[in-house]
Amino acid sequence: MAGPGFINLRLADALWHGVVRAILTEGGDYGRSILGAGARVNVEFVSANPTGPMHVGHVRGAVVGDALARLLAYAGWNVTREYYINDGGAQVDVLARSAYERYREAHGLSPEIAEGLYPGDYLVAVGAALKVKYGDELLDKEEKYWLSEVRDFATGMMMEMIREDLAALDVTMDVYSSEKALYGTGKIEAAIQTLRDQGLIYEGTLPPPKGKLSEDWEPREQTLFRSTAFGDDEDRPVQKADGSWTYFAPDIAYHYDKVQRGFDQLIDIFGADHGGYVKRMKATVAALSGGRVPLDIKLIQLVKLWKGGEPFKMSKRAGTFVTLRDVVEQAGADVTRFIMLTRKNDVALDFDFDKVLEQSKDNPVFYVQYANARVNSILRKAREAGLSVSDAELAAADLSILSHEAEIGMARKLAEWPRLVEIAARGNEPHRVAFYLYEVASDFHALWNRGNDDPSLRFLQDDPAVSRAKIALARSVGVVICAGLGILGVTPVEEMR
RNA sequence: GGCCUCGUAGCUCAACGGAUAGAGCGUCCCCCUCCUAAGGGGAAGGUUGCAGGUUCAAGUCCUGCCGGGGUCACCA
Repeated sequence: MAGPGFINLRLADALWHGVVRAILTEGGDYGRSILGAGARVNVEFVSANPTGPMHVGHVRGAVVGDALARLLAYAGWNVTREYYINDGGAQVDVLARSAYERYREAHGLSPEIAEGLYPGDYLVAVGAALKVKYGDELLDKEEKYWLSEVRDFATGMMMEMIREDLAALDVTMDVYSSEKALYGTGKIEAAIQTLRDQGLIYEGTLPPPKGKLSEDWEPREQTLFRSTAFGDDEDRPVQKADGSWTYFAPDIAYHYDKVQRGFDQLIDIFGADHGGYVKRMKATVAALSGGRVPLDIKLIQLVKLWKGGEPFKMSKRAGTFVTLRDVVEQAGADVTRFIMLTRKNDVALDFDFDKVLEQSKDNPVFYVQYANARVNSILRKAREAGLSVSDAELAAADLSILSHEAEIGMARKLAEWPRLVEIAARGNEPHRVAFYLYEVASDFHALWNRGNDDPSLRFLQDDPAVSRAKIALARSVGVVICAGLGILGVTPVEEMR
């Protein structure tokens, strides 16, 4: 006994040999779980406004959401990745007006980019495309004649661009849901009615904000959702004083839609600046699903960019606005994805353009990739020496040769993989996979170097039977690293060059 | 001011309510006729912001403070 409640046992080495054999036999399926039992989960992420290219702030959410989706799929869930297009609000009208100016510009007129319009030159192409489609038909017309068409056209092009941005990060959505499509179909009314039937909708006036004096605040009677019944701090308006919907109303309808589509579980990935919406969204889903569907909301903290040892300041005006494309072009999708997962989602993350490209142990991406490259190096050398090392042959090797504590320790580490997958999936925490891979790589590098002092620990030996056993261990490290990188959406490299 | 979130080694961060809280960087010492040293070993470094509480057991859960960040009807 080693203290209350603990019994120390030493497990036979054969157990750990069995782990190595299982990895070689199951390959990339080792660690796959049925924890999710096929439950349908919807992961909504990115959902950037369709008014411009994705910027660096969206990258982390995109990576975390996609890696979480991959993780849950690996752990037995039936996953749907979804993007909610905010194409129903005032910001897409602004987009339309901005694009219209570029359309005029395409006709040789000087654009009037008024204060509040989007100045980005990515809209020049939209203007040109509008000219191709409409010729001079829309020129010198009042806004009411073109606003709707230009809006649809421009948001379409923006979404096209966003899809390409996501593709550059190797992120693919299963479903794109449109906010605009909720209007005029009665879906918002139906969702609100469902709440009304439960007595959760009423006409009332909210108390003024406490503490902080706000100049233009005045009491207004609005239609409110009694979200306080589900733990929110205040009831929330769904209709403005003039009777139109607030932004919150389509959000309610959208989540109702997800519930009605039969998902067993919902996950929303928001920027940390949307932390204030967590309680009301949870209240919404609780009310609309009768408590059946859990909603987990992950808040993604800021990414701080660094370059040349100092913070990289972004400014739209100075043209130092960093887009997703900028990041991917400079760092590569694999490096970007890995680094974005080296922190818990709710902690700020530093992204140093110089450091992430460094090929040294200071760079976790490199460190993990290098471990896998070393595994492949061993396999390559073995084949060159005429040793056949297919997984089947390695699995059939006499693994009892692996008896050194360093080798057993390595196998023990690999044995943690299936459990780690389940812990990470249960908590919706894909970052755990990145940390685990780092640990596996660390153990492997250490084992590799033990061969410097103790030649019996090298993977390639004179006796083919001994070699196969040791290579089996190395190969199983490679299998787990590749499986893990697959969950992170990072391509394993065979060689570091 | 309310709410959310974070606070762990000098720095950046891990740790499903379980044992002696772990890595990396930095500092100091050491290891290549050897599968990629692009790596590794060792030393030093802690009252887990503070104070209570729950528990057989708390960095983790609860309450209150302190500090950083975010957010606060009628914009999305």
